[in-house]
Amino acid sequence: MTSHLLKIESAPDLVEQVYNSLLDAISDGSMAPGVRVMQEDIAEQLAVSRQPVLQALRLLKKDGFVLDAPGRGVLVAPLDVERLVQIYQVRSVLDGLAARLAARARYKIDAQLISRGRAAAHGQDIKAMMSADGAFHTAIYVASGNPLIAQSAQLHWHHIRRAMGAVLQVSTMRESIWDEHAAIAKAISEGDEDAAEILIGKHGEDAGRNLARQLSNALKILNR
Amino acid sequence: MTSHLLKIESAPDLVEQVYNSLLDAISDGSMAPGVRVMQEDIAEQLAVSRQPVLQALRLLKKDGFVLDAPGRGVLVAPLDVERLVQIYQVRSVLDGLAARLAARARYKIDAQLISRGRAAAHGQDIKAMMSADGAFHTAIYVASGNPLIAQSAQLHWHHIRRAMGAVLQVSTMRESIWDEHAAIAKAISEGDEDAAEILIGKHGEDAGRNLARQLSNALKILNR
DNA sequence: TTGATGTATTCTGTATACAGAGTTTAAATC
DNA sequence: GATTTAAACTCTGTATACAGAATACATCAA
Repeated sequence: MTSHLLKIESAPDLVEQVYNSLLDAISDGSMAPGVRVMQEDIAEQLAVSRQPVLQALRLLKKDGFVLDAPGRGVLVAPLDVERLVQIYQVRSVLDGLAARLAARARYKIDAQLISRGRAAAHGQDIKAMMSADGAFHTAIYVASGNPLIAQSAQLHWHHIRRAMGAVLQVSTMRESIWDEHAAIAKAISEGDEDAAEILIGKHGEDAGRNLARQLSNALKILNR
Repeated sequence: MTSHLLKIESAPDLVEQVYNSLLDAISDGSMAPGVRVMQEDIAEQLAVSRQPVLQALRLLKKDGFVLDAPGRGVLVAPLDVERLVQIYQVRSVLDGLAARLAARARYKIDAQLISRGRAAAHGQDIKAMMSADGAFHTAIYVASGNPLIAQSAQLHWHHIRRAMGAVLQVSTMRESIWDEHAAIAKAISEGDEDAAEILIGKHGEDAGRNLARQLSNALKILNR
């Protein structure tokens, strides 16, 4: 009688939906940095009351996606090169930890992840490139067995996505990153913890430096 | 006519107060792991409405201090050795990053921090020991110039405090840690990034291993 | 015209009210 | 007595209502 039914996933409540909706809008730039966010506007657009919006905004504030503007509610956090650098610093060491733990488990990363990534890098679809990149890194987080890493990385990802959107052309998505990815995957599968950590650390630092430089330029042009 | 008035600090709203209040109670063990948390109870005890409580609980959920108990609200997160290990893993690499950045700036850690720490370690006042330890590490976070590190560390600290409270005797607070602290401070002041990172990494891993072992024992006894 | 002061508006944060989902208790049937 | 069914209760999440604070606007004086 016991047929294997999939556990029904707890219905996402309104706060969560509003949170995700706002996070997406902020990440993809459709809610521009610096603009004021008014609860009533959001509530009306999403056809909910102000209550879930208020709560979602508080969560976003904790994540650094919106900022307190005392006396006038909150704003979408302005793009900030310094902050982006800080995010990449943290992301790099967490990636390093994840790679080390994955290497300890001699995790075999699905080769398709890399071949698909190379294919995407050849194309023109930026979203596909970012998605492939994300899939590779996420695989390592999962392999690390430490969910705290993935949780932080998830947030970093959105911050980074926002910066990438602002610079438009994304040289971070150059094809060579998939050679680096392949090298990292190899080190992990061979259980070479030190190599895995060092390789992915450099990989992240390079990407961070590049993006920070591009964002810095983009902001200079905007403020001219 | 302009007498120097201190800028009035933005009034902490009720959500924040409830959050801090609950976080303290959970961290110091007065809200025991596993017990169910009811909004109305909390609201009544703190003499506020359910609204700020609801929001504070959501923030605590995000931090992992309370867990969803579908159908019956939330529980205080049970103590979990595996999770503690994960926290220490993340904490260690973040400490490493902070130490490296501090070393890069050749930051001179106040020598009093260490002498006061040694004094506390000689005494019997556990709170003073933890406070001195916290002050030392916080100094490094601040010196790193990366506020994201301090932010994460702040949360880790509460999780760790909870575990320490559960094991009662805290051998982590052994006097030798201040020798390690002194060595770390020296490496930082000399700008030796590698040494600083490695020393503080080991320092954290040792502490984590110890605490995890003690917690594991404590839980075994409890569940007997 | 410029500056200051008072008023109106707007927006937030908190409290209360309401509706739905789940759990426990009680009753009824086998 | 055990098991199923139904009803009452409990607790959460959302909506509405209310009060306070800050800003913007308008009015008035110099």
